[in-house]
Amino acid sequence: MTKNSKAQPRSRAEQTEARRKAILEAALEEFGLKGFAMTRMEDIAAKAGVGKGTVYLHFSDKETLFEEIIKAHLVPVFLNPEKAPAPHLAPRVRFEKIFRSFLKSFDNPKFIQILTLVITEMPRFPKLAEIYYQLVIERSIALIRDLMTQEPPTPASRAIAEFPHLLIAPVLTGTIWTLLFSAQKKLDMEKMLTVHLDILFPETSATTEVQCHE
Amino acid sequence: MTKNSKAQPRSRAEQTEARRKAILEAALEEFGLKGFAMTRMEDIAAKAGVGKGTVYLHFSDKETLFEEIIKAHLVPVFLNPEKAPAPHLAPRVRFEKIFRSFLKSFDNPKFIQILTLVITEMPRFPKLAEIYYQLVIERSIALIRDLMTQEPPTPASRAIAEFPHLLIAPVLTGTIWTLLFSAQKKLDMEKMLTVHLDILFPETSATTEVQCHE
Amino acid sequence: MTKNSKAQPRSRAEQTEARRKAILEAALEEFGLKGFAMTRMEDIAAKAGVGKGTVYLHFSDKETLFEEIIKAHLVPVFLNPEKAPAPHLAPRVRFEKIFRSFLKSFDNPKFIQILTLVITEMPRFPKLAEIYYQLVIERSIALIRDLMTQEPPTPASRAIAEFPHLLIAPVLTGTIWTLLFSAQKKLDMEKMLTVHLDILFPETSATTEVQCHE
Amino acid sequence: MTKNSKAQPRSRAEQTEARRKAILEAALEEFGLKGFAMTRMEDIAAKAGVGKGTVYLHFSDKETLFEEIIKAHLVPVFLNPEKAPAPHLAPRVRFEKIFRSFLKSFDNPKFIQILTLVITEMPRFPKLAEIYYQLVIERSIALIRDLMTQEPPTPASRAIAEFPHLLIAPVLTGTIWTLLFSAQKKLDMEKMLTVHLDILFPETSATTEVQCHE
DNA sequence: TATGAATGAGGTTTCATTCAT
DNA sequence: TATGAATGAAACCTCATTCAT
Repeated sequence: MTKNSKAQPRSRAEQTEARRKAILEAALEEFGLKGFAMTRMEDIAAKAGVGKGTVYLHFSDKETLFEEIIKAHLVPVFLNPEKAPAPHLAPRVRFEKIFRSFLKSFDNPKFIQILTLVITEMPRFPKLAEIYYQLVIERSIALIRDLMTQEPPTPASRAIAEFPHLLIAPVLTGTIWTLLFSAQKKLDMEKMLTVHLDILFPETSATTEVQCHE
Repeated sequence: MTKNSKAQPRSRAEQTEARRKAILEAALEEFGLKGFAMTRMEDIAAKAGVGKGTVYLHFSDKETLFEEIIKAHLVPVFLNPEKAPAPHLAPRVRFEKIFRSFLKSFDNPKFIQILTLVITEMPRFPKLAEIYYQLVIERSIALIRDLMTQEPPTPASRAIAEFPHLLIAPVLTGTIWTLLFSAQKKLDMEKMLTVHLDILFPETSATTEVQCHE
Repeated sequence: MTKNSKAQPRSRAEQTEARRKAILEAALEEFGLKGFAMTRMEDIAAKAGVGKGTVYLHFSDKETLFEEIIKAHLVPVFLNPEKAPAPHLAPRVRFEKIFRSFLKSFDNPKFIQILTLVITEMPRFPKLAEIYYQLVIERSIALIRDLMTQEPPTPASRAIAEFPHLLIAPVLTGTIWTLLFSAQKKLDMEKMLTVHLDILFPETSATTEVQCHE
Repeated sequence: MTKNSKAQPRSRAEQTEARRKAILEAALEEFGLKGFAMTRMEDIAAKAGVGKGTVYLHFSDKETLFEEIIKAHLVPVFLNPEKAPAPHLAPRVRFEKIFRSFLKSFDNPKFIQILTLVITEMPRFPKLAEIYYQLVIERSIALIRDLMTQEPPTPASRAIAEFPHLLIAPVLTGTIWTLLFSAQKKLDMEKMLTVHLDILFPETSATTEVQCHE
């Protein structure tokens, strides 16, 4: 019988690495819950199950820890490869798949936490805005433009190629709604996004893919 | 001879009221700049030109002051009456006017400040979300629904009546973009919104109203 | 009957000033006792009878407080005007008076404290060395040189004019001895200084002034 | 093939002893540089090229390490046998040799370090004062008294026999001066000590031995 | 009513020391 | 024996809030 209940990390180096991970995890939860300024380093340490000083063995200070979290989670959360669907499909179908995959992420608490952080702390951390822009925004825009220019030009496809924001806008709006107002009124994001795509791509029917419901 | 150089409020009551206003004003700037947690009461007092204790004569504590600011600014900023255009116009034109008026608000620093506050602090202040929802969101949604149901049903009008978010989404997206990424890349919100309306209302031409450029 | 036992400071400003003095006093004692690094700001506050934060109202940080103490005490302790004796006396007599007056200072605990501080902390505070040099050393040397060059040149007077250190050396040695080894062996500094002056000014007799023993 | 490049100490005991020496050496440098309180055990370990825990294998705690350093260096630095000159020489010449040898020590950084430590930390470490007194002071005084009482009694020799401090005072003064004010003004200690001895021993000429300049 | 000096709880960070490897 | 990751007591400093004037 081993001492540790989960996946016994025997070696010293592995234990240390596990602790580092635990701190990042705990810090994400705490920061996501209370924001940067209101989070206490001691609470992070406690939640990670380590001593107060241990946090400083891995991260030189609070701000560094914060940045590391963002860096560690930004790409995995927003741009994981499974979101890129097979290239032979029609754009509408591909976007639908991407959106659905995005919506599924909402079941992942970490996703909500990192999203909240990014939105609420960005104005006070210009560095964070810079990182986020380069890692997520720029790539997403490039991806959308790339997809749209491969298509026969319709009014909508030309509009989206110029302003990819228009494609994403309802996703962002729904996200923020969910973040802020889920207590007031739920929003059926899946339905909304279908309607949204119906407007942008009137020639196709959303029902084609509806059966793959979950 | 009066003490104050501008608009001398002689009576005691007027002076007190003026001080209260000054504190709210100063607090908005400071909160908008640094966020709730990082703003110091002393800085607010200094910027308002009053003593540290005076703030507590008007607001029982920091959190109360914060809520008062939001309440004081939310309606004037988001729902000022001039934004409601003449009812005889076509919906597309009316939305265009509302959007344009909204865009003009970006020149007002107070607008940016209150917007930043609402977005960044809402997740930590559920009460704030509640207030904001009732004062701004609910009304806006009701207004849009009302406008759309008066119209002959097109696919787009039906979609918007169901999900008014779809109409507003690009405005929100553009707003957040401007708030976060104006340092990275400017966004031509006016053009984007025109394109957006062109998609939703394909039968009308944006050019109709373009000359009222401003 | 008043509340405060000593000199009741009624006005607000006076109270504040009194508190500042109390902090300086307490800090001198604590620093003198334990040295800069080992002294806790909280202990200073407690000894001064004020809250922890009050210290920071008067001195921006620990180092500033330390420097202020040195500046506040250096001149009063080392160069008070009563030490400058009547100019009509012979140099030997004048030095004897100066030395005696210096020795009397040892009864003043503040003198011991500031002396200890200056000696022990100077190597870690070059700024302190600079201040001390300008305020105390330079003036003392200039004074001695001035006195000696007014005299008929003897071998000793010429030597002292060139190296005023030679006149002061036994004082410093005795001071350090007292500071460090008073627990091991007392030193009769008064007698030692008399012998010292007898060597430097062999033509005069020490007995002249011995009766004014205290 | 040995692990260490210099003076390969093969045996386990030798290695351990070498490590102990390295720690003492490193600790002296660090303590001398920053003082007891501001020196970090980790820096000592790093400078000694050993792990943080290794220090504690040799010295039970920081204070013990500090005392060991003093004990280890005090006698070698202040009372090395080469300073005791041939007994057939005149006292003035012997003192001059001793002084000169002492002055040469200033080229040795270790000497400066231990000196700084002794002066600055003694008031906080009574134990240190005790050790220093017994190992250095008492012996020095006994030596001087011994030398002087072997001489024909002159006024100066009698004075020095009673107060050996008078002989040493300029050396101490010059030492402290060099330690504290070398940045402000250099002091020609060699010349000063010659002048000093000229005063104490007027019958002899300093020039007798000047040729053995270096 | 208005002030700002005073307070002390609470936050971040450091570092001597321990102990499993 | 040697290591350095881990710990937590303790230090400095901030700032929301109070209260005497």
